[in-house]
Amino acid sequence: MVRQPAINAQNRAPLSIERIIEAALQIVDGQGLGRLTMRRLGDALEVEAMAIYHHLPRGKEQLLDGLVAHVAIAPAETRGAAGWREALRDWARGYRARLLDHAGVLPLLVTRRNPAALATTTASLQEVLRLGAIPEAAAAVAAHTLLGYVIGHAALEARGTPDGAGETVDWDARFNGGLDLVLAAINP
Amino acid sequence: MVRQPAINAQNRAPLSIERIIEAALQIVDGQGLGRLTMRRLGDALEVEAMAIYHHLPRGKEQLLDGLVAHVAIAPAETRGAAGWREALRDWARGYRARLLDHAGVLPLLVTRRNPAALATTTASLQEVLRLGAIPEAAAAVAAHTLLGYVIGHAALEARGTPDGAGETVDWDARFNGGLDLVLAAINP
DNA sequence: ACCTGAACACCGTTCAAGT
DNA sequence: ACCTGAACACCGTTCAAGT
Repeated sequence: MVRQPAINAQNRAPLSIERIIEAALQIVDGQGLGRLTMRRLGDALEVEAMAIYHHLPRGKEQLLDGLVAHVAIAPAETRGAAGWREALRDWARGYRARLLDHAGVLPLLVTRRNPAALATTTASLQEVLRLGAIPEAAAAVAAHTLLGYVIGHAALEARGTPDGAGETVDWDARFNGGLDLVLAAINP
Repeated sequence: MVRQPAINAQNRAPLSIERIIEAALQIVDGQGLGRLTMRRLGDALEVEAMAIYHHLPRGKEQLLDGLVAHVAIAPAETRGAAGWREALRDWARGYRARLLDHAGVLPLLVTRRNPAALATTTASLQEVLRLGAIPEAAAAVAAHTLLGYVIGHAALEARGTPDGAGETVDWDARFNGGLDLVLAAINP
């Protein structure tokens, strides 16, 4: 009979990058970015803080990069010019939802951390637009416009920036309204 | 003969909120947000760090609020429907320039800090649009769309997010291109 | 009123040591 | 290989004390 992988002496699963990122995200979502410390993260994982460095040699920097990569999602590919506008609309809504679910990560996305995550997203957006028969140069502008709008609007929402009049805002409607404006402005 | 206000014993100007914010901004611009500490700020002002608390009782929180307020600017008012599009274009370019000049403050703008600063901006944008004969509801959407775009795009630029192809990007042209898209989509 | 000095409860990270 | 413990050089902030 084969030996079980065996819960170890302390009766807990071994550490892994996935478990670390997951626990970190839970702290950020629940308590805010400011309360994410290596010591607290260690506590959550029932481990000394220094054990984390064995899995993330670049330390907290690498941890934060991992959080950013975790929220980034790329648009689904579309065949040809048919439904590119709908595809981008779906992607934008999904990306916004993810950003708002993990609003604590937003400031990291805006900081210099992990440029690769956003570069991949931009490239995917551009590809969808190119397949949708948007000329190269226009596609580049449109990709950055759309990504900029989604990130910027999510930031405004996360802050709960009120209206001038002080009335409550229907953020869903406002986001979708702006999204329509931006998408309508993109034309082959 | 009247006594001079008199450089004091240590031969330095007295502390003031303005001087503190100014020195803080210089540290952020020159060395990054991460290196702005109360102790370093004290050094720059040739004062013990604890002296700062006498002028900013809420401490570092208040200091960061001050930095955000310092970069925020509102659009100039326009009389009637005549040149609202140009007014908004000018404002957007100016706001972007200011954000890029103080890119280190951008993550603070995106965090929950100092909601008042952005609320004022949104209200001003909405006012310009209303005077430009844009109906109330459409003006609200357009204001957030425009502000979201400017902040989001500035964030992308500050990170230097490259294109998919890895080529270099003409950020000025890209920003202005996207701005034209957004402004063209706003109609009475 | 304005600033200082010492102290407190934290940080991230290194490094030698344990198993 | 994986984790621990002690240590180092920092943080923000409080509080009593100086002038």
